[in-house]
Amino acid sequence: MAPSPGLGPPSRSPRSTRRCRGRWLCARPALPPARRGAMARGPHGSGPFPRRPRPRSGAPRRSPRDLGVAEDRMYEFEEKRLEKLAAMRAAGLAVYPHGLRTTHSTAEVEALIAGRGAEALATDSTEVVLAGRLMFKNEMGKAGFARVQDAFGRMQLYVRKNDVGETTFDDVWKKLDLGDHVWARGRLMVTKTGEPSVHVTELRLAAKCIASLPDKWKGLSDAEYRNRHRYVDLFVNPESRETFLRRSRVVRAVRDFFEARGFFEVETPMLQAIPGGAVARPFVTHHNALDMPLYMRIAPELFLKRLVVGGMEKVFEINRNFRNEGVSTRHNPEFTMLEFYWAYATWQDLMDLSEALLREVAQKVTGGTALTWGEHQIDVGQPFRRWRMSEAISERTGLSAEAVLDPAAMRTFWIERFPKDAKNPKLPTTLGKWYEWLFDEYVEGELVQPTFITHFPAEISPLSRRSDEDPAVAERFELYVGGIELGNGFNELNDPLDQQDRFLGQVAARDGGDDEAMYFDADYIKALSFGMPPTAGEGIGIDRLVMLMTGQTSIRDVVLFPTLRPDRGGAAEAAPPAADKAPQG
RNA sequence: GGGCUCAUAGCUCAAUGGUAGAGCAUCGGACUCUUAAUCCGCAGGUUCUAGGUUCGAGUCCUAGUGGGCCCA
Repeated sequence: MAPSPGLGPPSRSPRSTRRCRGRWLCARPALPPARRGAMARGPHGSGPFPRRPRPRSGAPRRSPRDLGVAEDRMYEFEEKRLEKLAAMRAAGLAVYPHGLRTTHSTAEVEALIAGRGAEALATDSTEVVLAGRLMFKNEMGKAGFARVQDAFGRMQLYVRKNDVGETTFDDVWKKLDLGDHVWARGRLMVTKTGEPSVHVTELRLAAKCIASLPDKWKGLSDAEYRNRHRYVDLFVNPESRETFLRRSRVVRAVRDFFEARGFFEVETPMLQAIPGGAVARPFVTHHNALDMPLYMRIAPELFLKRLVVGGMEKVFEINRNFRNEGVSTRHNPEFTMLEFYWAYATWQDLMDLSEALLREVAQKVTGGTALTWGEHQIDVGQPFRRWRMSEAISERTGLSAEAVLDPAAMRTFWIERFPKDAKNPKLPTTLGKWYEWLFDEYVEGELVQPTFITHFPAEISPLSRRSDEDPAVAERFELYVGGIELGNGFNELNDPLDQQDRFLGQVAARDGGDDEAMYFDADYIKALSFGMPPTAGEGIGIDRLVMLMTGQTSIRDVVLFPTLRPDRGGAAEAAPPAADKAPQG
């Protein structure tokens, strides 16, 4: 289970040399002490910037220009903080020490103090060692207060010259800046106003912060800055931290839900020779050694069904999909998808399971089933409505039950309302496409309370099994909550001959110019030819589920690092060079 | 892809077409229980970029870049 090169933790292998290149621009041009003097002024800015980072050993030095990075676009540190850093080093203070251990988190210290008065604590000799980022500092001559923040909360420190000694007080305490990481040992106390605090006896700088922090009171509100600099957003905005903690709990709850029901968790390829399983445009990449194109997956579906053929009758995957389409408050080009397949179950079972899943996740993550999402109050505790697609369209548009079976009638209806579309060459000609258009326009946004839209046209459901009563209808549903699509499930098409015909229909559509149409996947047909048990499968968008569970209305606020255009025009110049020229380990 | 809108100090924001400012942060000083501590002082700017109009542009016009919202 080796980490994928693109998504795994930072590589320690020599190949990381290569991947560092593009990052010098925006990441960390490490500035060793010996090179402090090697700073120069940029042609434009007033701030210094480091000259080229020195490669570890052996490798030839490269200037930024060798990498296609203009020098004035290298990272610029803040001059004043750098000067301060240099001064501290000159004074012999370790600004990036290591090996500082702690005994308690801020929350644990708070628990030790909770409910106890000053007198009780005065005789308590308990010693705690804690650390955190300095978020507040208040100096009062020969004493002062600080508040440090760790992953679990904040704790106030009380620092007195008498108690920490003159050297520490002058060289450490007085020089601490907001943002620095601080390590402290001390005893428990409460202040006159009752605030739990640690009376510090030993204080050290744990890591220096040489950037200046956002306004300590007004914080960070600029959405772009928050998204581009999530590391700042996370320690400055508690609500952002809470959103991503909840995201973690959502994923855990989903995993627990399926594990408890006997599903296997698996991981299937993200690099695929034939992208399939969804209607979407893929990202294309290239494998050098094999000299072949590869696609970033748009869905794991076809691989998961191969696993069902192989005997994994209950299987699920939570992983990233990539779709080469626009970005919006509901779409990020890479997004996390849950897909699960269940042999000998039906789409009706899936709907029941989905309801149970949403209830359990909401309970575990929010403590209840009532959710606030935007201006909507949503209750996932009630039974979800199950509504035939044709009926939903008929009701919302006013078209008769007969008219929603007639593409010509739907066309007339549409053009009456959107006369400009009369000459639109993309206007649907078939019932299935008309359902998509009418549903998107008149129905989707209205589905605020959880609703299953059922009985999709088979024409727009190329992987779904046809209904036995009406072959034009697929045994398929989509789940809508808050006006957006959350899930999509159906009885899987396991007839290899029918599947082959459907693929051929998609190929024809692709030849006709539909670049979202599916590719023909012969190996998948082969897999089906070995016999796939009757199976129902479903996908649920994890990002959207998290939006629902956190009340966020933009997907960018639930994705740690959402896809954005590069900051400043020149960043594209920092693209890594062709991989085949990079040093190989 | 279209429409609207935003971009000014590290952050949050001001500035009728007429000398670019405030608060917080930073820097120097005072202060041994503060709570957005307080007080005194200093410093901090390619007003997103490139053109244009004007005696004069942060402000008006055009184009571009990036963001946000809405629509397709």
